Amino acid sequence: MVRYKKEEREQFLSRTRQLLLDSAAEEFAHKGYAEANINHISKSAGFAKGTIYNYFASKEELFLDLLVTTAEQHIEEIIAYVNQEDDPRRRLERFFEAGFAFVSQNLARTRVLINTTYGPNPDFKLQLYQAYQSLFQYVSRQIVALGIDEGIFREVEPNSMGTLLMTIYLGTASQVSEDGQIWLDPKQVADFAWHALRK
Amino acid sequence: MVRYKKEEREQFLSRTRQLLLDSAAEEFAHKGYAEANINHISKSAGFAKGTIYNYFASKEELFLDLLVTTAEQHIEEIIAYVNQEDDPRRRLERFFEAGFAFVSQNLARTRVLINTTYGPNPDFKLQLYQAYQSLFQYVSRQIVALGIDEGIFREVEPNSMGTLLMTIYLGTASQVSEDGQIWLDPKQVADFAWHALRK
Amino acid sequence: MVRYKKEEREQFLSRTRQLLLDSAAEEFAHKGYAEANINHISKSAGFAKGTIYNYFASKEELFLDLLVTTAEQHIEEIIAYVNQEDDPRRRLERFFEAGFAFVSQNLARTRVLINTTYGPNPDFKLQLYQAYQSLFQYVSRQIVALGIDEGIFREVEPNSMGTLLMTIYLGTASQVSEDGQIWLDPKQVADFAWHALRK
Amino acid sequence: MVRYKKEEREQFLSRTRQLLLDSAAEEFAHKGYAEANINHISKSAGFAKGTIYNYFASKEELFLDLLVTTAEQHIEEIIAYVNQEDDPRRRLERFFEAGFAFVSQNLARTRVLINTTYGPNPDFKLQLYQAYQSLFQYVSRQIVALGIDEGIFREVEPNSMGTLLMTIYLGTASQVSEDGQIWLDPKQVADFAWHALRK
DNA sequence: TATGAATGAGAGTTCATTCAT
DNA sequence: AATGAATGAACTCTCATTCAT
Repeated sequence: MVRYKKEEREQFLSRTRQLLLDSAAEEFAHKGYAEANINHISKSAGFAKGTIYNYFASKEELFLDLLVTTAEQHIEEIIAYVNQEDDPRRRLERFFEAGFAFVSQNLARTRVLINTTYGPNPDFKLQLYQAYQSLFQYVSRQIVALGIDEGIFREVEPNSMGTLLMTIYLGTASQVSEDGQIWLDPKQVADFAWHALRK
Repeated sequence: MVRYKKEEREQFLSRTRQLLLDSAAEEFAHKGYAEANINHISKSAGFAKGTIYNYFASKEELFLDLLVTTAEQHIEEIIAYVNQEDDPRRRLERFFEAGFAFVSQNLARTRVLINTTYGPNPDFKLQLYQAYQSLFQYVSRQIVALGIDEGIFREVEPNSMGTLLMTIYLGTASQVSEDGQIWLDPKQVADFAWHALRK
Repeated sequence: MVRYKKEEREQFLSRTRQLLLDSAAEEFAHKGYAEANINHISKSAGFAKGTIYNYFASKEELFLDLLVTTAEQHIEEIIAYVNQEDDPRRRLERFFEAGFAFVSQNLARTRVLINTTYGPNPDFKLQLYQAYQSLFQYVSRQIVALGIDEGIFREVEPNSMGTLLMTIYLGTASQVSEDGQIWLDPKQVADFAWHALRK
Repeated sequence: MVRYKKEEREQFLSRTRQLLLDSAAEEFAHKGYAEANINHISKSAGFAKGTIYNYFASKEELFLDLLVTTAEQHIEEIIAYVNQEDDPRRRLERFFEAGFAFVSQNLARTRVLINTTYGPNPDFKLQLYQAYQSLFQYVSRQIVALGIDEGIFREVEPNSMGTLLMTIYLGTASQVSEDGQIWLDPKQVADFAWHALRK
């Protein structure tokens, strides 16, 4: 999968900023936004409390930065991997494979994504909603609608099905143990989705 | 659906306690546990800030009380409604119908349930997990396994499918507008699930 | 010793008031004035929270009532017992005997007296100081000055010695175990005082 | 007496911490532990209310710190001064001299010590009891037992007499006016003790 | 007289943020 | 760029007191 992207990014971001974001991901994942402690994030990253404010204007900006950059990587990696296949059924499988792989490799960050998606803060939810529009449209068009066009999937409404697939992905991906093991298998979930969509 | 239960309960609970719980549901739903303001809950319910502590020992106890009683009603109403049918396919429909109806009628409370299910606090999650064991088992056995036994559903693993159905329910039920309208239709979702499970 | 006094008093005080004072003595003894809980006192006495305000205007009045009535009994019992002897040396012994006996029989109440004597509140201390003037003068005149007059004690300053004897009494009386046992023996302490004063 | 110790210590303690402890001593002395106001302590020391928590974890820790460091200095100064003499009678004098001097020079701090010694909180009392073990043993052995060994004092039980001397010290030392004047003279008290112990 | 629900001032404590060094 | 002392708003919780019943 697309590993090199991350290293590339780190060259542009200062190392300190990167360390702070990593620390922030852990803290936000375990405490949630409201109970996360900014000082603790800075300390965990190996800096004094004040340092974090040289990189982020506020707790909220730090959080949003984490949210958006994670979403970008997330989408990028999934789409890149799914795009390598043309067959809609294989694309369905790859969607869950790439998605689950991203979760396993970015535990803290994805916990933050999921907490926020289902959390109470409407501003944060809006940010995420906008960030994920491109993935949502990709799934609706390049997987569901494509399958219908090719006569493999039933004549369903692509947007509703896209929503459902995203929902299933997020719901199953959130059932993850501390060590990164996801309860369900991507094959299993993809198979479920395949039966739901097949003609 | 089982409406009378609620009124019955109110006769045993003091009116003040009930008002406080209603107020708490709104506050927790919109702010989340951490940012909910206990004094504000009491004031919204029409009492002074100290009053809430005559009924609940702490913010946490108030929250857990809300969580557990909501879960109990939730499960009770769904199972009662599903049980009126014997056919697995109809049960599947009724599961989503009853579930979505409960959400529409208990907007704040269900937002709290969902926030908590996908939230960062492991203690709260454990409480919910335990509370929902009975519904999970009902779905796995009295819907999925029943359908397999009757030769209507594919030979799937009932527990995994139970998990998936619960996931789909929670995920779709969380996509609700301020006025209680759920994005997707229960029929649509039930239909999706039916295709996924049918032989 | 003077036991009947207590019963007499109880006939004038309502039983409820007496129970509340007993409860208050325990609470104040173990928690101190500031951390004593008025509701808890009322409940311990077997009444609801509000009841205590039918008998005492405020926490402070309750406390002062307890303080003053205890001091009165305390002084009364000591003087009555010491007065039965004429010899200054025997009076010295009886002073400590009666004092220690009162402490053993009124553990909670004397703890309150001592806490308050050495405590930070100047108003309370003044109340006690005034209440104990008569005992202080009794000790200075009817024990110390008497001993000097009779040529048994050294030519000391009676007031200073009165202060010292009271100090020794309070200090030793405060060293008491939970079950009412005082560390030192009244004989021992009296003997010490006797040697300090003898010609 | 050993004055330089204090200045030395201040070099290791931050100035802020020292100011906070001084402020705390005043507040605890005048209000007692329970009614002392943490915010007020910080303000009195010239800081915002939150500042105190940069130096002490809680009100209790602040109090215990004050208690223990005061006890240490107290013991240190008394023993250092008494040790300069070998004669038991002179040691007795010096004990009260050094003790009264410490009280006069550390009014607030000693009020806290005495309040706590005779106060209701068993945890605080235990802390003090342990802190003063060394002084108690010093008095029992290096003053009382020494005097007996040298044939100057009566054949008394050293521990009981140690207790009595400490009691007298604390009791008389607590009778101090606002401006630091102690009611009794150390000579007077030492003379009293001397007569009580002499052969 | 007894009750206990309701009150609201006030306390200890947390922590995002600022800023002089 | 990094530090960490200082800040003060905001929060949860306690409890003496009131009062309608």
